[in-house]
Amino acid sequence: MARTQGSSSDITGPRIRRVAERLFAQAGYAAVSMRQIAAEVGVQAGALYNYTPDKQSLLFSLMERHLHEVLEGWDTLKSTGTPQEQLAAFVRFHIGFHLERPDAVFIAYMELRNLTPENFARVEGLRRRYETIPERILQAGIDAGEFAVPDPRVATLAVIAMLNGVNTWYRPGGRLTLEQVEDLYLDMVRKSLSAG
Amino acid sequence: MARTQGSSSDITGPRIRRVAERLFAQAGYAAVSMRQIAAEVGVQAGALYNYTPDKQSLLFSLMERHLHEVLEGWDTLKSTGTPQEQLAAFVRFHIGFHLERPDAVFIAYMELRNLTPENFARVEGLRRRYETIPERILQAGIDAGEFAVPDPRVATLAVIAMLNGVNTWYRPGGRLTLEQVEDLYLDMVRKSLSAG
DNA sequence: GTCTATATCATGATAGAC
DNA sequence: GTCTATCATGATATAGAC
Repeated sequence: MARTQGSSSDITGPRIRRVAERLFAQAGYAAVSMRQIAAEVGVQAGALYNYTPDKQSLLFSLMERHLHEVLEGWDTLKSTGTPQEQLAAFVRFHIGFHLERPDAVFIAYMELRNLTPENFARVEGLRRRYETIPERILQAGIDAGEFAVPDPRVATLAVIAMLNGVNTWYRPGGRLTLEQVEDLYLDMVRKSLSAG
Repeated sequence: MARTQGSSSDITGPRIRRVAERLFAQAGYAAVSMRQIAAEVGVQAGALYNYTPDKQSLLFSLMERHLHEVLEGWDTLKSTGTPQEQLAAFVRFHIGFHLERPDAVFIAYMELRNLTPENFARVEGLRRRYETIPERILQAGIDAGEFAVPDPRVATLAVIAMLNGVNTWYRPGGRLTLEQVEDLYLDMVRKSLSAG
């Protein structure tokens, strides 16, 4: 029962991930030391290396898991219906999902520079897979005559950029509820894709 | 005439700024050492301190100058006309100006975390001053009945986020010219603000 | 699985010669 | 204004005891 040293625990691994995610988002990967992470977890620096081979792998695994969760999150929705309905579902999903994970989102596109080339390529691949979701919805809407954009690829990137912007300013408990924010952005996205 | 040591120069200061801007954008402020900057400039690390009191001041001055240049760039345009015309001028200005300075733009919102609280407050103030430009245009358009958005503040942030997204993908010499990109984004911005 | 201790190296910044 | 040399500190990662 009694531990001979420290406060060992079965959940040290997840705790390391949570602490690292928060610290990387707050100060940046390069500015956070393994000692800092260890201190906030409540272990010594050396103990971290039972859970990750090195700092780089820790960063990569955080980003990879986040992107997998986003892709799985959309898959679970299995949205169907008209392009307009799917667009609404995507906008609400994207905003809601990203606002729930501000740190992971922040890291996923702020720390791309700090990945090794191989890790960068894998993360980039996952990101592109996610972008195909709105791109296909847009194309379906164009084919159905519901949307009118001269360049679907650019329109997709513009929509994603607009939606990502929410994370820079929205804070729970502020002037607007999540649903109101979703409504506002869906309104703008719909109009931006309309025949005008 | 002859220098006794190294290759001293009247333009070492500007060179330091250019090198630092490029390196900070590529690898991040925390990941770039003063020795790296010095090496690329062609001087020893100690020499940098003739031009900046410390690394933090170097970062801050890069961001501050960039934001001043953006504000002056718009002031110089002295755009007038209907809200629709001013909106078009702003969209084109913002995209063009930001695509000309990708490194400075990247730093200006990626390295906010690495500013001291006082420096952060000053940079944040300049950024907010810039945001008032599109916000006033939007409000004028609403008052004139040309635009219809339920929340002007959110709409402003959404438009800026969309425009900022251009910097993540546009590369000169690609599929689209700068003017075509401006046209595409202006089309989407206009429609997103319309009565729909 | 965590600890202590340490190897090895890089960092920001400064001092003083020239 | 730049150099060389250095201080003091902190970094990642590893080794071996328990």
